Amino acid sequence: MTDRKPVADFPRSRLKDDTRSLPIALLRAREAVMAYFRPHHRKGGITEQQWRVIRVLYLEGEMETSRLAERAWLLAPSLSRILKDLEATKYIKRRPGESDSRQSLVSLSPKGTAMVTRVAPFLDGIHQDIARRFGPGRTEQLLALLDQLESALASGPDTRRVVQKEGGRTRK
Amino acid sequence: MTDRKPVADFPRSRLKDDTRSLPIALLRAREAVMAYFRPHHRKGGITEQQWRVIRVLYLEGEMETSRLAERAWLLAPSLSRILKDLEATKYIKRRPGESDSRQSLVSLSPKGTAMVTRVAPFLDGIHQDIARRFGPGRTEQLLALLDQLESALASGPDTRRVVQKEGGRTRK
DNA sequence: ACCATATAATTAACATGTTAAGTTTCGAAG
DNA sequence: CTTCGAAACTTAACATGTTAATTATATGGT
Repeated sequence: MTDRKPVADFPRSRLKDDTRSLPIALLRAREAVMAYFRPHHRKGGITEQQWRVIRVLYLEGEMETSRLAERAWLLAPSLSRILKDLEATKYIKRRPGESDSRQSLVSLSPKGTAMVTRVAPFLDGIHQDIARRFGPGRTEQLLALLDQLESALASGPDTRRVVQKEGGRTRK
Repeated sequence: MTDRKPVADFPRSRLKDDTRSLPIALLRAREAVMAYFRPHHRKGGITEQQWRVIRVLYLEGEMETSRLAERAWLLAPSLSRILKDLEATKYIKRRPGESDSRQSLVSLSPKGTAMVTRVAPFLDGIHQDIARRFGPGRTEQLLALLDQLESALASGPDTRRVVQKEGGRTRK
């Protein structure tokens, strides 16, 4: 791979184009999808990431910061800033951990719960709209492939990121 | 939506879980993929976005900023900052437009070209590694679905983002 | 030529991504 | 009880995402 053919025109042809590069293809696809959701998030006065946090708290109830970061797919520093804002706007409540005062337990406030029940139907509608445009079958197929891709790469070169630790968990 | 059934437990069951929400599924998949590429970008001393810019210039040669933003899937403000840095580090060159002095024409410097030919083989190897783990067939299938998804959503609610204008284009 | 409008690019302002460093608290070893 | 390393967060610092506002230049119409 250090010496190929002629010269001057190196691997140029081996560089993946936009439809064959996974990073770019996934970026484009997510961008296309988010174009549908973003306006509605803004209408609710929150960001996409703030919604991810609120959504997890609604689904699973009070939990500590580290677990919340995993569930919302956010890095700890980002979550730290987001929680500060969400607390200031009264969407969440915090209290110190009971057995471990290092951690802080986060939960949804009534205002936060109300926001979910108000916004969720719209988001569900958007998802249905997307599934209708793309086709329900292909949507399911895509979701399955994405899940399988993540599983296939899980044992990769550097698993320790959003999911910091975990030895051999079982989904929960 | 103001009065539903029982109470207290609203659409909770209708909120998509992590494997059925397209935004989250795409986020997770991209995160899993980028975990493989990120270390190599850092090794080259550039960011993922800077690589996207350099890659496009290598593939397509000199072009104006607005076109480069489309090609690299970056928003104009991000690209503006990135170009300032890449120019400072001598990876690119800039000159004013010939017929339109508002625009600035960007091209790869010899140092930038050298960087591509040095890094590209590694990135190609990573892509092959991923395809091997996930399976070549499923990889192709996934890439096809992602491309189809973007097409299906293209006529959506707000096409005017990265691709600012364009009325009825034909790919180019 | 003059002007209103549109366009190319940048700048501004704020939120998040990302890595590293710093703080406080636990827990185990001695 | 003291010390030391790990853990849970938080801060710091810099790059990018995101929307809005600015600046400079083009263009079409009068």
